[in-house]
Amino acid sequence: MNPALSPLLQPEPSEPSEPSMRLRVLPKGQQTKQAILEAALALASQIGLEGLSIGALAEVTHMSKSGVFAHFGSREELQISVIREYYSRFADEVFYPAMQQPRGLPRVRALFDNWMQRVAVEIQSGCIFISGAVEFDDRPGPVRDALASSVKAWLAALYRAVVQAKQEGHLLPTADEEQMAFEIHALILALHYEARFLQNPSSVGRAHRGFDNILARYGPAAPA
Amino acid sequence: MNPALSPLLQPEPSEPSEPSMRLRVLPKGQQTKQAILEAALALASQIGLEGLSIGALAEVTHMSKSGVFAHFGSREELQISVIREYYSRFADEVFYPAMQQPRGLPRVRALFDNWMQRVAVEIQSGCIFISGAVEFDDRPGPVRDALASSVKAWLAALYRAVVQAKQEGHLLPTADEEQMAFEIHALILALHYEARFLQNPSSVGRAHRGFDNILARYGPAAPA
DNA sequence: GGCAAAATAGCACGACCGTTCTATTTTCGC
DNA sequence: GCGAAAATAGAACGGTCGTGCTATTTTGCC
Repeated sequence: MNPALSPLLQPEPSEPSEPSMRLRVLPKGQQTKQAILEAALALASQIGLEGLSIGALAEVTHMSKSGVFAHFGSREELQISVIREYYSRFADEVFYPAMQQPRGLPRVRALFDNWMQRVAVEIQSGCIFISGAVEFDDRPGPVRDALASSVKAWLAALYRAVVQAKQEGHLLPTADEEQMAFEIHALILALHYEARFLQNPSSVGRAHRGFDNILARYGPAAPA
Repeated sequence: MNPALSPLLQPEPSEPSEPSMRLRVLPKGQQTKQAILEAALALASQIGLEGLSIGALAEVTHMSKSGVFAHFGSREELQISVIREYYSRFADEVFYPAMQQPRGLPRVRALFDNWMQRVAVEIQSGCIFISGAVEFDDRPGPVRDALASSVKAWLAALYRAVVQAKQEGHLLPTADEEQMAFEIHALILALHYEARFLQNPSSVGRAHRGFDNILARYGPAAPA
């Protein structure tokens, strides 16, 4: 992840990665921990954070249950680590590339396109921000907190881009930025639902057209 | 459920309830089965269809595990029964009342309002059509089939109402009915996500405004 | 009111779960 | 390359799960 831009999106600092370790090759422990995390991410994406079991993880990584367990100390900590890793990759794939685009509408469009692109791929693997929301929506605790703060950080970044677009004069002065962000988020959720669960192949096109419709209403091409 | 209108929405006929039993008081077995189903519905709404355990259900209903189990024969059958029951209540609460409204825009509006109303209440209890979609989106089997056919039946009913609204001249001739239904569905999903998981109190208003925006684009008040 | 049938309880099984404890192996700085 | 420290394995525990089996209770028709 681009460290210079990191504070823009980071919900809370991850482990303070000692500068002295930065360039050193990872010790064996951290190395296998990363491998476990990789497998856990794939597993959680498919069957959910709740479905993540240490036994299944041990089998996939060819380790013993206790060997896997020792790296995280608890299942909850494993789930939180997965959320953090997912968040980091999401930022790398969706957020930071879009920041290369100029402020305003181009950046908003890039954020949406990258997001769409990712969810379209996740139709096969599943999105933890969506499945996790359902699994933990009435289960308070640190896992829910980590998930909610990640999602909120991302939605806030999207909101800021919309605000900037209005400031740049790319949107109507009457545009409600929060409303626009809500409607964009809605399209992504519908894409995930209809494509992944209902297996409706036209969902990707529907979501894209929905975004065009939103721009037509809030953007400069919109009528008075 | 209104039996005359039932085929409009029903995905497949439920048990063929012998006419001779219709007016008879339910035998003891069916009576407790209904009570179990009631508790199962509440439990599944809160913690999901996957979280539904026979042990917890037995505790809530003050019965033995095997007593509960005997009524359904398997956990899968219990889950399917819950889906059917949820679907039936959803139809009674959202679909049939809206059919009282005249064809066209009034009926579409009623469908959305009733749906919103229900989801707004479900912010506390959870919606099985949404949580179930996430739980079973890559888990084939009869439970997923029952869930998908229920959701599809409901979305098809919504779609038909939109088509009728266009036929009645309440929408622009250029209106894409499927697109409109997709965007309406998206708003409901966003409401559920942002209100239930993120606990954002403005979500209900956002969803309502989103619906107004959709009407402004597709409806007669929309500009050319 | 007795009696077959239905409904419910009680118990046990095997499977998987997260976690703990202790032993063994591997890493890695000196 | 020795030796402390880190990493991993192995076995076991208590718990919950769905399900099958057998007994016991309750229902409801004659």
